[in-house]
Formats: sequence, C-alpha cells, structure tokens
Amino acid sequence: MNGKSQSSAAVLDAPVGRRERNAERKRDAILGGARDVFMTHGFGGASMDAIAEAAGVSKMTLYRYFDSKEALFEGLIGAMCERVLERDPEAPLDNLPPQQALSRFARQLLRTVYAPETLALHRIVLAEVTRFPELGILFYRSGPERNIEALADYLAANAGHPALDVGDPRKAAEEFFELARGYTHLRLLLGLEPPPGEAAVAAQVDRAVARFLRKG
Amino acid sequence: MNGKSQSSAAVLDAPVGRRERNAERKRDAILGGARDVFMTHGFGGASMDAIAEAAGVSKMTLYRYFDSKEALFEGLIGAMCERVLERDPEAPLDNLPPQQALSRFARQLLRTVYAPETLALHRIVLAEVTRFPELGILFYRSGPERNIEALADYLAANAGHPALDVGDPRKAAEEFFELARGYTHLRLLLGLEPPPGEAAVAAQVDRAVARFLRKG
DNA sequence: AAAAACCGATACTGTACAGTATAGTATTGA
DNA sequence: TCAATACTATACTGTACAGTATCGGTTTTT
Repeated sequence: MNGKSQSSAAVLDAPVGRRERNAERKRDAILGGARDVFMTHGFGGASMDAIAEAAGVSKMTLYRYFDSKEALFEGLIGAMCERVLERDPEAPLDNLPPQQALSRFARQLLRTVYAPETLALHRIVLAEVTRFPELGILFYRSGPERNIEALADYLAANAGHPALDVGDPRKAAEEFFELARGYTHLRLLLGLEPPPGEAAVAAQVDRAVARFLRKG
Repeated sequence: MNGKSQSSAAVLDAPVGRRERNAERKRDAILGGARDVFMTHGFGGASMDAIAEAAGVSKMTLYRYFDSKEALFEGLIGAMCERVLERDPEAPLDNLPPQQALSRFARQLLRTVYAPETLALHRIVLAEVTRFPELGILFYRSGPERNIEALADYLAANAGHPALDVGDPRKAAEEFFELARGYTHLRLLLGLEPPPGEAAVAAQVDRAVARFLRKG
C-alpha cells in the first residue's frame, strides 16, 4: 500500500539479485513474527496463524520458508542465539587491571542477561529443552560458555596479579559470573521484579567485584 | 477387587470417615499422574486423557476433583511447592562455626536443587510463569526465599565472628547460595550433564565455602 | 511483452484434545 | 437390604490448529 521504494534508491541496494534480498527480508519478517508469538505464548501456545499474522505474511509463505512448526521454532532459537554471538565487540580487556576488567565483564554480562529478550529466550529454552534437546547446547554455547571462556582466558593471562589467586581459572570465572548475576536473575525470570535500572546494575557489579577480589 | 480392608484393622485408620480418606487417596493419585505427565510433557503437551490414564482414574473423576486443566496444573504446582516447604527439618545451626554451618546450608540446598524432580519443577515454572504469574511467587517463596532467609538469619546472628564481615546479611546469603549452586545448576537445567555424585557435590560445597570465607 | 516464479487470501482436511453426557457398576452409610 | 454417592467406560461435541489445495494477482526475469 505505502512505501513502495521507488526506483532511484532501489537500484542501489540490489547487488546480489532482488530475489535473494526479498527472500531474506521475508525470512526476517517471519522470524520477527515468530519471535513475538513464541516468546509471549511459548511453543505450545503459539499458532501458525498467529505467527503469520504477526509477521504480516500468509500462512502459505510460512510453510514455503519452514517445513513445520518445529523447524520454524528451531530456526528462530538458532537465529536468536546467533545474534547473541554476533554482538559482543569484545574490547581487548587483557591489559586492564582486575578491578576494571571484572567490572567490564560483569556489566557486559548483565546488559545481555537482564534484557527482556534474553530473559524470554532463557525461559523458552528451559521450557522446551526436553522436547528439543539440542537447544540446550545451542543456548549454552551461544552465551554462558563464551562469557566464561573469555573471562577464564583473562584470569589465566593475569594469574600473576596479586589480587587474583585463582586456582582453576574456569571455575573462578563461573563463580564470578554467578556472583554478578545473583538472585536478581531468578527473580527477573520469575517476573517478580521489574528490570533494574543503571544504578542498581552498577551497584550489583561493584558488589560482585568486591566480593571476588576481597582479601580481607 | 482386592485388599478390601476388613473390619478389624479398618476401624483403626478411619477416624474421619472412609469417604474422606478415599477422596484424599484419589486426589493424591490424580496429582501423581498429573505430576508425571506435566513434568515430562509440559503444560501444553499434556493431555487430560494421558493424565487420567497415568493416574489410573477415569477422566470424569479428574473433573470431579479439578474444574479444568488449568486448575489441575495450579493445584499440582502448589502441592509440589508445599512439599518442598514441609521437608527441611531445619536443624539448629546457629551454634555451629561458620565453616560447618555454611557447609550444611550448601549441602541442603544442593540436595534439593539438583534433584531431578526439582529441576523439572524449575523448568516448568519458568515455562509457564507468563501464563500463570502467581506461580512465580509461589515457587520463589517455597524455596529460594526460605533458604536465603534462614542463612541471612544465621549470618546476622553471627555477624561478630571474625570470618564473617558481611554487610547486608541478606545479600551475603544470596551471594553464598549463588556460589554454591554455580553454573552446574544451569547445565543441569539444560540437560547438558548428568546429576553430580556425592563427591562432586562435596567438592563444590567446599569451593563455595572457601571462596565465601576467604580473607587472603 | 510474455513466461516464470512468488505471494496473499481463503477455504478445506484431518486430527488432537478439553470438556460433557450417559449408562452401568462398585462402594458406602443407615 | 436399600438408597445415595462415587467411580468407570465410552461415546460424543465443539473447537483449535497444523498442514494442504486452489486461484487469482503481483513481481521479477528475459
């Protein structure tokens, strides 16, 4: 109806054939609709009709891109996990002193983990991991594991630092992230409190860093 | 058909009328079947017919005890949470030194939290908390909150102890429990590793206690 | 401009399932 | 023993929904 993308600009962004680009856009639209419906109603509660409507697409088109509801669901979770993977510019923290480095790691983690979208993903993966066991690995690899590994690398590289007498750097990294996310994470998952503001996040990060580094 | 509970013994265990006792047994049977089916297939994947069969009860009886599938589900989760509440003999730990007390707290927590039944409950509550928001409070009150409160009380009572320079005892309690359950908990929820044995649990408890108490 | 691929709308099929109705059987209470 | 109540088995109703078929319109390619 509107926004019919006139010629002048349209030519510029079609370097690989218009067909492919349109298909990609449709695919994104479908995944967007699927995300909305799956995340709010769960796998069982989501209907393909509802997803089609949310995506602004006919049901036939849905099935042209995905073979079944299961395939669409797995595709969506995969895409969401990949998005988490792609993000994460991973500034070089190896040179920073422990206090600053840990602070950055924790902030990065909480920004991701407390985001409503991530919370919804977390819930739905746990909900469906019995039906789709591969989602467990997918999810864990895309988020927790990567964070843990990055911090473990930092800890191993800076093991000589007086404030850091970690044993197993991997276990230490896990412990630090546990301290950082805290029970707030569970309460958010359970919908028991609103997402914390900047200040609350900062305070929690400081606590976690202090507890992790304290030597008396 | 069998076990017709003859007079001699029957009189002993029927202080409140046979009717009520039988009703209670049926109710338990229904909840047992509901637990099996809901926990393995989730709310959406569970059918009332399957529950009736698992409970060894006709579908009509199901509906005589619970008005709807939703009511049955809420009743089940409520019952499971109450069971967690009733357990917990809560030995008096207030006199023990920090090392032992924390160790006990952690072991108690992990025994509950790593149990397959609790993991299943955890998953399904997170899965359905959007549809049934009251489950969030129910679950949190029945487990996490009670544990945190108990440990916070201990920490507050023993704040003078040299090894315990906690600030806010509640936050400190949360931190300790986070350290104790660790990422192992997430990996168990995701089905990424088998339940840890006694030794692994003990090692993890020791690590958590050491990290929490360490002063250099 | 014509052919070919794509897409939307809608109607349809089959099935699974929540909830109900009925009719007969066992159990309980007096 | 008799009446009331609870239970089973089974069949049924209505609905929601996954997946398919069809047709007519649009976009893309050549």
